[in-house]
Amino acid sequence: MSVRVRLAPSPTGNLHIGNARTAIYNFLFAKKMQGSFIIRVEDTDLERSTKEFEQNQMEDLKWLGLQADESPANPGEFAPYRQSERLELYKDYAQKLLDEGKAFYDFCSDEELQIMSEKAKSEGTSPYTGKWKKAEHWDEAKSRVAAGEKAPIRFLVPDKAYSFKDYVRGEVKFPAGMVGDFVILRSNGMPTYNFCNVVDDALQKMTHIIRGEDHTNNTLRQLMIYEALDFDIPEFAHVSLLIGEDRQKLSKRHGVTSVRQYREDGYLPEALFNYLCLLGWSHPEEKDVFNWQDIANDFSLTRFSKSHAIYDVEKLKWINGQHIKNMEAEELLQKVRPFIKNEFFHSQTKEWQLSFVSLFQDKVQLLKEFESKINEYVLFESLNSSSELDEIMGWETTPQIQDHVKAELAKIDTDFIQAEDLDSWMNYCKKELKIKGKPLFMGFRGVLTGMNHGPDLKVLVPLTPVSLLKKRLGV
RNA sequence: GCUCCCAUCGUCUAGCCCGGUCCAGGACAUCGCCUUUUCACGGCGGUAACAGGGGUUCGAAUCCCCUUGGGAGUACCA
Repeated sequence: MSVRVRLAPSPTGNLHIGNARTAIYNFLFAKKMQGSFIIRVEDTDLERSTKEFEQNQMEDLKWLGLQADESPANPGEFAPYRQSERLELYKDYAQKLLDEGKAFYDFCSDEELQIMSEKAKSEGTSPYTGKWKKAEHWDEAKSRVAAGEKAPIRFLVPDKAYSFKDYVRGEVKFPAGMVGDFVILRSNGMPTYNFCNVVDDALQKMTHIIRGEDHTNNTLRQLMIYEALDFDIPEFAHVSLLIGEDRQKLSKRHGVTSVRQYREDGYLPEALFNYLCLLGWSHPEEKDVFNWQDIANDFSLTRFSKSHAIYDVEKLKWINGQHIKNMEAEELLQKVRPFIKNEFFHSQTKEWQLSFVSLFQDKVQLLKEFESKINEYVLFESLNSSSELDEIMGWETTPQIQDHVKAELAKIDTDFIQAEDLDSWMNYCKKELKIKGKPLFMGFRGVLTGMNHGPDLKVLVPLTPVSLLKKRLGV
């Protein structure tokens, strides 16, 4: 039987990095096992779900490289892949449970429910103790429903202990009597998570459920449903959660938590993928910079960390920098272009752009940093006086360099100089003016850029328009 | 409260299942040095952890128990 795993996102917000991480694990496991990765949209919460969020999440998933084998946009054998389009199915199964005496209509009022729940908490009794769970009231309930009254359907929880084997936790046991009869079909006809999730996973033949640890307790309820409906129980892997620096659940105040934001901030999808993958899972050889193709074969459900991981952007940035550094200049340029607004940059030749991008390729961690480098190192027309510049200008050799550069610059009538031009100017200063070493190099840097640091002059200066060089030197 | 889960450097983690090879290894961050006549990249090195207490054992980060701390769930949300 081939492996089938799924991501079941709720379109109630943008794709969260925590969900992206479980998506990554599912995806990787599918690749490793040569199985299928499925996306099923769980939009049964009418209040909060929107098409726009669904669209956004699908785009972000795609951006991350998590191509689904089956999804709403690419339906397979078990369509539809959106729960709001599968409502009849849930009704049928709820009816089946009703018919078999495994579920019942509940007519308790909110007040009654409230009292029960408080009593349950203080006295440790079963959470639902309403009279409707008793078979003697079922006929009455059915006729009220037949007469048009609305009521939720609750699952009649068996009084027994459950347990399951989890890939990351080992054997997990739940004692009897800990959950009350929970709602499976709301009075508005919509199914609840624990119910439709099981129905779909079973009908869509999922073999492994890889999800967040926040679902471990739900597994108890789901196990009951699997059993009641006589479905095959899949294998489970409950992955630890991501938390913030203050060890609280990751939320907005911990900074950026949506994939979309990282995308807009100039992170590479493969870097986010790489980092998220490493939060809670480790490569057998402890590799830490990779693309999914590199490690899919090494992926397994047995190398998950059991404890929570604190999300730390510093390492993400470093990994992003590594991926930028390892990229072909051509490809990098394609990725960088959308992050640059500067018109000057876009009006340059491709050679110029390639040269510029390569010059900063190993100095940058985020795509958007390239933009600021243009103004910082290329597009300025006057040399700001600073202590660093003053020091260089104070050397007795510097004015000589300055005079020579001015004279040479005056002869140039092209838009840019060539690296060879700079070479010959330097050679002149070296041979004729006997300037060498630090005064030579730093002198040129100071005179041409006004700085005592920066990228390789022989690339930088040819990238700078001659008109600007002239203005800086007052030619 | 009740149920489930977790606990190695500041952070991500290896090691734990199958005790000795671990006075605990790697990575990020940090500090220092080298390299680059600058900056960055890179290289080398330093600081830095087995939550606490009991067992078991010749021997425990590894096995057992307790304590403490943390997380999750406890909805007609998912």
